[in-house]
Amino acid sequence: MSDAKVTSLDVARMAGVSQSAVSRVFSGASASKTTIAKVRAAADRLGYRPNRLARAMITGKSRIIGLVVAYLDNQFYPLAIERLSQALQERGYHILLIMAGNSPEGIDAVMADLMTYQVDGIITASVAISSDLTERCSAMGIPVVMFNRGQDGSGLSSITSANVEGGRKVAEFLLAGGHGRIAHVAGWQGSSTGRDRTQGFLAALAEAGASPPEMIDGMYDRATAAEAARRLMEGPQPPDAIFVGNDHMALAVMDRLRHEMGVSVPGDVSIVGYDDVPMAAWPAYDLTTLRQPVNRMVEATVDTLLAEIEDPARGHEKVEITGPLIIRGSARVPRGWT
Amino acid sequence: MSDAKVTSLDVARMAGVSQSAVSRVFSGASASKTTIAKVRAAADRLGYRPNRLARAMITGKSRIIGLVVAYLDNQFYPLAIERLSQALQERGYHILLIMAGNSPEGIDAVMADLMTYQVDGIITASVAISSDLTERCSAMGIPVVMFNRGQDGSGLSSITSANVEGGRKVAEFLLAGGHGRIAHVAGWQGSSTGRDRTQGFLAALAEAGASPPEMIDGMYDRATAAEAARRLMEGPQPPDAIFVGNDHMALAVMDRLRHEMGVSVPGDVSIVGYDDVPMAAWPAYDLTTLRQPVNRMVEATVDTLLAEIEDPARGHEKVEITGPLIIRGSARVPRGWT
DNA sequence: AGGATTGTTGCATACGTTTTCATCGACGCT
DNA sequence: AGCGTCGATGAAAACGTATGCAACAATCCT
Repeated sequence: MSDAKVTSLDVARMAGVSQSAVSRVFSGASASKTTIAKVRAAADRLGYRPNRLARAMITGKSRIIGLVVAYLDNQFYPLAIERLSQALQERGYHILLIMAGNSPEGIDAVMADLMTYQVDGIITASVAISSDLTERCSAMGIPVVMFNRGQDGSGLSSITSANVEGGRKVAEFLLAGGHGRIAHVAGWQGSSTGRDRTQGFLAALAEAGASPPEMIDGMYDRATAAEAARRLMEGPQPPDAIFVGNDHMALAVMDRLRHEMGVSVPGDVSIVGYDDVPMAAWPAYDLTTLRQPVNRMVEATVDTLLAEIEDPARGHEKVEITGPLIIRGSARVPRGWT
Repeated sequence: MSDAKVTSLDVARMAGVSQSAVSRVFSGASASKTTIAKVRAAADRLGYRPNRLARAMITGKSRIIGLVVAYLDNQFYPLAIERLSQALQERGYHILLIMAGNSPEGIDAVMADLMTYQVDGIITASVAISSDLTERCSAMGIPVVMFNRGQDGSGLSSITSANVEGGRKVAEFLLAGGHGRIAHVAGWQGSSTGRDRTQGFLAALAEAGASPPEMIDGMYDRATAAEAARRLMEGPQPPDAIFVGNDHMALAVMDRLRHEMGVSVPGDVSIVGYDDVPMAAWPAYDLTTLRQPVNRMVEATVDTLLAEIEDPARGHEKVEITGPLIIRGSARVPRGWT
């Protein structure tokens, strides 16, 4: 019995009530038992569902969240998106997905686009946004929370893992493992995430009196990282351990070492990654890595964003979530390490 | 100079024209050079962008496409989503992403939700939808195109690779390689995609006079597929080749065989997958597989969908795109094979 | 019993845009 | 000069919903 476009007015007519009554029933406002029953019955017969765009117009709340993401080839992001989407759906929100290459101007354009959809909030996954844009968002009262990336001066909320601490843990693990020549294929140093991990890693090495490691920026790119690993291994004094700035690159490094250079992992060199993407647990890699707790990061992201939406006066917050080192087979394990 | 909410009326006032004039400038209708200039100037100063929801209300076109996807752990889908999103963005559309577990009722609920956003069209990636829902969509004039999945009676447009033909090609390749005991870890037989690949595969084997292969449904699930492989190999006459219904499972099979059962690939058994996800090319797997041409499938999907949106009277079409067998190192290569 | 309170309901307005319609001025033609 | 044509313009209606307001009924209290 469902026809093309059925509006609250149609339902009202069939139920013999006013359009306002229909609206009240579906928006949860008060109504008598009998009207509710009549409206529900008519609505079911007609297959009526309220038009969310019209509702958004009047309330000013679209219940749409913009999600801006650069690339999806790093498995960490699909996973995060899946969880984010589910968590938001449970709370009555939905995700408008935007792919933004990595050019800053592209991101600005694309986010301006987003705002014309009257999104209630924006989540950025590993993208940097201009301060100009930040201002426009706060001027329009659109909360932004950055997922897995911080931005220093921005004053925006951000959810990351405890990257500095994570970097330290990796260093301590490798030192305890008796590695003498530790190298580092860093996460992109243009990102807070990459910088922080590197910083913690270097600090812990320095405090232990170890000499500063040889280090190359892997740009979060497989090819760049693999090439970096090759250069490290072909240097005069090849490392016996490499900390790679994320799993996505670490897997590329392992591939290059094992299958193209004949280097044994962990026999000749220990590899430690960062993220603990599902593939890290696959037998072909069995990668020791510092876990970013996706679920908790997603929860924190959703909680923070919705809180800021509900209370615009709320301050911004920077959440850091600690993750454990997941010990597998790609790095020598110190004697007695738990 | 940008304040909270700036509407076309604000721009009109500042430019000294009517609100209709502003609308005409931004919707591309005709206007004199001078008005255009005045409006543009005022709009820039105020930071005005038309409200797409209001526009959608009146035009009936939201320029939003609903994308329904079950899971993202199979790398094929993140990739497809990335491309889909980009292609649609270029055409002025954006994606509302919906995660739908695999329960049919969940999918119906979630798609009904989608429709309240007045989406202009829907793309389903590997999910089946009830005929009830199909009817409601066509009643509301919302085109649906199924990506990487067909549905027999539905009369919906679908874009797939040439799965039957693909299955045949794999069979021919394995036969030419001189494999005598060929087995099959099938894609989920509840999906057209899985069934078609299997059907082509079996048909080619039968035509060549080979005995029907032992076969287990891998359900598109890593654990299930790995277990299936174990059972096949531990049978009385273990296979010397396995065709696995997609790469996602094939990688799991290789892991299980190589690292947990000590079986050599391709020494003891050849493995062929389907999809050619990026990981298939990684040295750790080097998987021979039948490529699904993502880019062309995505192009066909958005072309078909947008065509149906622009011309609702247009019929539905089922597009099949042929992909090549990508020969790598996981399966024995027939002598002289190009 | 009468007034105060509470809960329900319908009317009308608003949200920000597109689009029809009529008006108007300018222009070209005979 | 007068008439028809055409492009530009503003006024106003629509899209489908939420909500303030006033009217009204019912209930409660003293």
